[in-house]
Amino acid sequence: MPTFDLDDFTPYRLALLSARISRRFAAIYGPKFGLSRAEWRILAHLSQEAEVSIREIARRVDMDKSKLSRATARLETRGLLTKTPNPEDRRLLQLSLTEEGRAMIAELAPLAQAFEQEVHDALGPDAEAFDRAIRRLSAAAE
Amino acid sequence: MPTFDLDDFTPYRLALLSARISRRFAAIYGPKFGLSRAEWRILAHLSQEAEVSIREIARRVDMDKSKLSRATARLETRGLLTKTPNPEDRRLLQLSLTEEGRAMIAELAPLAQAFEQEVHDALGPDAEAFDRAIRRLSAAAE
DNA sequence: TTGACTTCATTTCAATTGCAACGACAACTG
DNA sequence: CAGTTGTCGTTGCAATTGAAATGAAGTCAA
Repeated sequence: MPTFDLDDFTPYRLALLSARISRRFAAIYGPKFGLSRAEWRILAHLSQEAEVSIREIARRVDMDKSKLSRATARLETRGLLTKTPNPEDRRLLQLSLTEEGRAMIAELAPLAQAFEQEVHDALGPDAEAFDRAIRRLSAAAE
Repeated sequence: MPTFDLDDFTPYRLALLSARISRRFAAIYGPKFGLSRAEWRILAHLSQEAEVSIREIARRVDMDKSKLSRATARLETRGLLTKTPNPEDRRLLQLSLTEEGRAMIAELAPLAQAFEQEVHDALGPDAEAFDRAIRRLSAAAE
């Protein structure tokens, strides 16, 4: 019988690592701001590019559009973003952060950067290679 | 306002990458063997260590025990594993693969190894550093 | 031995999820 | 133009999920 060690299996190791890291970071913004992972991602995404449609976020973030639809609805009722129909294509929605949303991101960004720094430090000398590796794999996984 | 690029945020990049890779591999074993991700993991885990309890798998694989309970129930009804109460501590269940389960793993193992090889090749010269990096981060994330 | 705790697996229940349908709109095609 | 096809966001629905409750079993101290 062919032996097979799950602990040496990259997809598995990656899944474990990713789950742990995301959970750790979620422990920072979750209780403090009452955001789910999806909501945090949407806000973060909107902080870079204003006027994004749900479809665009769905593509980039690889989340189901129904999940996005519900998450953005919550964020809208909380007053963190607005949805306005795109005048050029009325099927599309333009999402933008409200003042309040921007304020929240302004608070979140330093936390994220500090966390990123921690990760970077933990990586030590392998940081660069790790970065390249993620890039390579992402590209290979198309 | 502090700029923050989600694409440079390691937790996010890792989550995307992990999801994609796992999905790719699931596309191999999923349709062919009718296994969910959790089920595949349980089988793989059992292939290395016979006689494992649900609690042990839960600890290692960092899956909720209720999820495990249901997944193992499915695998049991499919005849891929058996649950027998541990005679020394009757709260514990000993999970073991049936012949059929072992046969399935024997088919799956080469697929997993081929997939791992693909990943390894995609990593090229950064493979070693990547391995170290995962180890470092996993350790740091406690 | 009894009683108070703890641990393990299952189950219950509410919430989240993904898929498929839907309605509104846009873009072709003849 | 009318008809077909395709896209976008939302919603209905069934399945999955995680958290807490449950029941069975073990542990420990009085």
